Amino acid sequence: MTDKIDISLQKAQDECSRTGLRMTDKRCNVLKILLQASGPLSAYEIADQFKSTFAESLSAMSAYRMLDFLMQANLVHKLETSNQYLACSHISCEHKHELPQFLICDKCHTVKEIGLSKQLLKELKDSIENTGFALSSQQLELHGVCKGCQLIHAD
Amino acid sequence: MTDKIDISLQKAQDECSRTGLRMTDKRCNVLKILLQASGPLSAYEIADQFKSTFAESLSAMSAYRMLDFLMQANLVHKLETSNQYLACSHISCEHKHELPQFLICDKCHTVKEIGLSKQLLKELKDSIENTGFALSSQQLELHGVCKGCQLIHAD
DNA sequence: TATAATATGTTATAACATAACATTTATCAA
DNA sequence: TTGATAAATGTTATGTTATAACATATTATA
Repeated sequence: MTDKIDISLQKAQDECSRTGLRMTDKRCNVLKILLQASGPLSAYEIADQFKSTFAESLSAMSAYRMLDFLMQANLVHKLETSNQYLACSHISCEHKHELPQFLICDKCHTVKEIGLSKQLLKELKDSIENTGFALSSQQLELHGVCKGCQLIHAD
Repeated sequence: MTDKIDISLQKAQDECSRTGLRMTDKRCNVLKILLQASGPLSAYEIADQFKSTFAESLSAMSAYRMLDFLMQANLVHKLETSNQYLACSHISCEHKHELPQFLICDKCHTVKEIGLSKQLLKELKDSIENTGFALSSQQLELHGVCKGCQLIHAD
């Protein structure tokens, strides 16, 4: 059965050949780990999972380099507020890539990549650019407590 | 001459006594360093400046603890995307404290604390909370290039 | 003043990230 | 096909950010 992960990996491969980026086996396997992960992972966690999943060594140094590549290729995002990495949730779809927006739960640490309305994003962007500041396509990371955790935790 | 920094320090003192927080000399001096700084500083930089400014030692460990206190007291913010700390720019004024918003220049690393319109912030907040997610009062950190650097740099 | 709580000092170490150089692998012109 | 070049990966060392654990000093208050 060809599942969503395989489709994403295939799309990633295709996109790289199209744009002349070299998607090696190791890079692909790093992406695979992130696609399979239930949440964002640190570079060191990725290196560890690589070793156990593929029975092949990967230094943290290499993990960082591969993550840099995958981020350049827009296949992976880094959460700057938690020093973790995750696969872009739009690899397999046709969406144009917008400024990504993440909701990060500070209780269970799950992350949801959301899509705010174009209208709202435009207003936000305009307000900022009116001050003369040129936004680079960085992301919005918003912290709080997800629905599930609100029900469970009182603290 | 009683300058803005002294006024801010006094306000900080007053606010702490009012709310029962203990503003010690060292904590006050850490705040002073941030008020005098031209930009955000890392915890280690703060410890170093403390030593040279006050001719008194301060370990990084202590700097972190004092920063934690100052953040709890809402006198200092941490830039989560760059691991740096800065004094709240609203200590000396009467503004109610809203979700802080920072524009961070990736060229010259200056940071501007801005105030987006209440209207826009409300829309943003509502959009997010409609998904069931409870925003904690975290901040918005937006990266890009400031006006000055746009003129200077081509790259 | 005794005692309890809070703050600070000190040392060690964990976690995140990059520099520098060696080796291997892939690309491509001759 | 091979030799030259560039790109990727390996390896070691080190820099940077942050916290844990326990000792000592200071402050608040019963």
